[in-house]
Amino acid sequence: MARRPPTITLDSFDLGILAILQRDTTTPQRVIGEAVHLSAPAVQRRIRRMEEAGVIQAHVAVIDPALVGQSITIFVEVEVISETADLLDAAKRDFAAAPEVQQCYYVTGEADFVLVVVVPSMAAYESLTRRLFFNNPNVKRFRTFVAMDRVKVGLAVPLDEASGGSTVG
Amino acid sequence: MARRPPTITLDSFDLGILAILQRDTTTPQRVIGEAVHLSAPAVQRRIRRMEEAGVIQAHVAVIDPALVGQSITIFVEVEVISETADLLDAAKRDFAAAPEVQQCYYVTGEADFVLVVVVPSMAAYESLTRRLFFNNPNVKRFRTFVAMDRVKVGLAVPLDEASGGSTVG
DNA sequence: GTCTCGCACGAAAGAAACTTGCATCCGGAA
DNA sequence: TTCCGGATGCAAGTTTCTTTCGTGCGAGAC
Repeated sequence: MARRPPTITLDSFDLGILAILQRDTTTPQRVIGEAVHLSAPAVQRRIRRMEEAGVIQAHVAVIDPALVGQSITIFVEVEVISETADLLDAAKRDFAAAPEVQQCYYVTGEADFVLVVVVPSMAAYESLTRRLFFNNPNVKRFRTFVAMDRVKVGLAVPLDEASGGSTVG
Repeated sequence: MARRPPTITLDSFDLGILAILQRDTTTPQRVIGEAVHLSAPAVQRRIRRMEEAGVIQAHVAVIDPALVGQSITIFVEVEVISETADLLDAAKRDFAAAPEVQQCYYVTGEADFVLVVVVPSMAAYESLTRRLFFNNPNVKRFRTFVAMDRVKVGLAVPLDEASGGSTVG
């Protein structure tokens, strides 16, 4: 299941392709080819190679949460009591398993975890906090930040020239 | 540019389609149709309708930041001095304009903004803080959380039955 | 210097998917 | 009951994706 991705080198062609794909996957390979000065089959081969290397992790549709009834986005900083490997792994699994938890990062600093949570109502969030935090004896405290404005949302990675030419994987 | 999306109603077919698409856009409409018990053209028409309604905002490729040289993910809580509408808008524009800022939310609570930043190095982050925070007289203070583990990353929205049957848009 | 090998390319053919047109069916209103 | 709007499935048409094949370029061996 977790096969090691092969090591590959990304050139400026690959970066150009990635820049387009991380904005819009529906762009035809022919159009991408014109943009980066390559033929469609060449584009297709490079995309496949980057998929196999794990550079492209997935092709997904971005859904507006508000339009499917999930209108509240919340940030949560979680502080744990013990940072034992076992307990951390358990916490990671719990957080990651919750569908309401859109993103979860283990961080340094004044908090141990940062979560991005999407819920339909504050009642649902209250329920989630009970399930994930109050029921977890290893959670010391957590702080809630309710999003009033999703100023910028995405997973786009900055693709500057520094990324090119280097071997990764 | 900002046309109002038409109001539509999502049923369980639409939710089933969305659930698949927000995991993998490459799934053929024929396969989606089999999964939700609909023909391929019906699936295609529903997808188009949801795109036009703004429910589906984009089709994007997810890129592994580490494999394109952007190996550091950082959370930043930003506190501003004045919450004047003008100053807030200015801050939003500045933050959103930076390619390193992957996500930016305006929030309630002890902070005013929460950012997700992706950079190739701590030096780059230091440079970014100077540009975005120290140079901005309205930024009171900011706190940094460096991600050690991206436990869960994505934009997937929980699609429970509660979302169905309701008119949105 | 020359040869050979490996790798990536472009062009073209073939396969698959997407898109559209059309007749039908279902449910609500007159 | 009748009519009408909306959504469906099938089938044809179009575009895109995928594969195959021959060519060209550069690195390394001789």
